[in-house]
Amino acid sequence: MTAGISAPDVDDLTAEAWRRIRSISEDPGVEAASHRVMHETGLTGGPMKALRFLPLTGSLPMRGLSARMGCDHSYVTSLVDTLEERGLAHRESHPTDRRVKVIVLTEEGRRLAGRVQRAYTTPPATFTVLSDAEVATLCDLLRKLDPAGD
Amino acid sequence: MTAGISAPDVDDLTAEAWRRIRSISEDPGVEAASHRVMHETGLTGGPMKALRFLPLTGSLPMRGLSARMGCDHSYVTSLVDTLEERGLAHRESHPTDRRVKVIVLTEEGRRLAGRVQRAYTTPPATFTVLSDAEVATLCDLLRKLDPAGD
DNA sequence: TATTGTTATACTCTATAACTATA
DNA sequence: TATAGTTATAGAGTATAACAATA
Repeated sequence: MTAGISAPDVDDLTAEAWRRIRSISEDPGVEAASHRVMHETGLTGGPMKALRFLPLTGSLPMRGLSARMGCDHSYVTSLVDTLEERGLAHRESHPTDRRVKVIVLTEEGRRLAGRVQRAYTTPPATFTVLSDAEVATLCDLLRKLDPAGD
Repeated sequence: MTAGISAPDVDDLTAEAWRRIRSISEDPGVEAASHRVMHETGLTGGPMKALRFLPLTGSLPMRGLSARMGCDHSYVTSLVDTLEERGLAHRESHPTDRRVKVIVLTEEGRRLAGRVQRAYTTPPATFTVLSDAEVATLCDLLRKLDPAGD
């Protein structure tokens, strides 16, 4: 019976779940927060991206930043040049290996980087529609999908 | 009791769910499939992106493509130039409005665009770890998070 | 000899503005 | 006058290759 309308196939549901995961992950709020910082500071996308990957405390070698960003080290040179010109970071020489230069955020750089990094890690407001139990269930299912963690 | 270890806070779980959604959505398989096509054809990212948004059957005005891609129409001109040079698409004039040109994929363009579009819509293999019921639950929770659909 | 960072250079992505043809 | 597409141009992201200093 009810031959005309069939129950949703699991393949369809999987495709829908996948589409929604991609859709939700493109949170306009992240965009908006980044844009706000770019507008306030006049920074362009490259240096902004660097701010996302720089540690708020301590330091990181140039090489470490290119690894985190997944880009060439020559690009990091120009990125850190810009950050230094804006007074957001500076280079220091490595204490034991003099080939290495490490990047350290300034006070202002740390404030900005904090804002940018928070924009990327703060869940969108839409999550409040879920009950605590639903959040737990969702998290559990996502863990199964991505067992390696992160 | 058990004062030392506390149960995971719902905020922590929300943050974790958000992080995992972003992580899962960056499926390396999509990258890989796109890269394969780029390597085979020598196409760069711009024309590849156009292939993602072009209809496999029928046609689309230049203006429609810039709207779908969210880019300026002047950029579409150069993108479709490239597609035409490679024999993947051609322009036709609109039957009633002679200002408009529509884009039509060639046979080869359709094959390529199909591969690219499938790469973007096919769920990663990891989804097979979930039971049918789990997929349904996941989909249901994601619908709540993103009620507008897509 | 291998590695870190820099420089010079070039390619790709993409927008803005001015322009042409058509509505 | 408003709209579709094109052209010229420029800026921003990013890589490659050659190079200097250090290990």
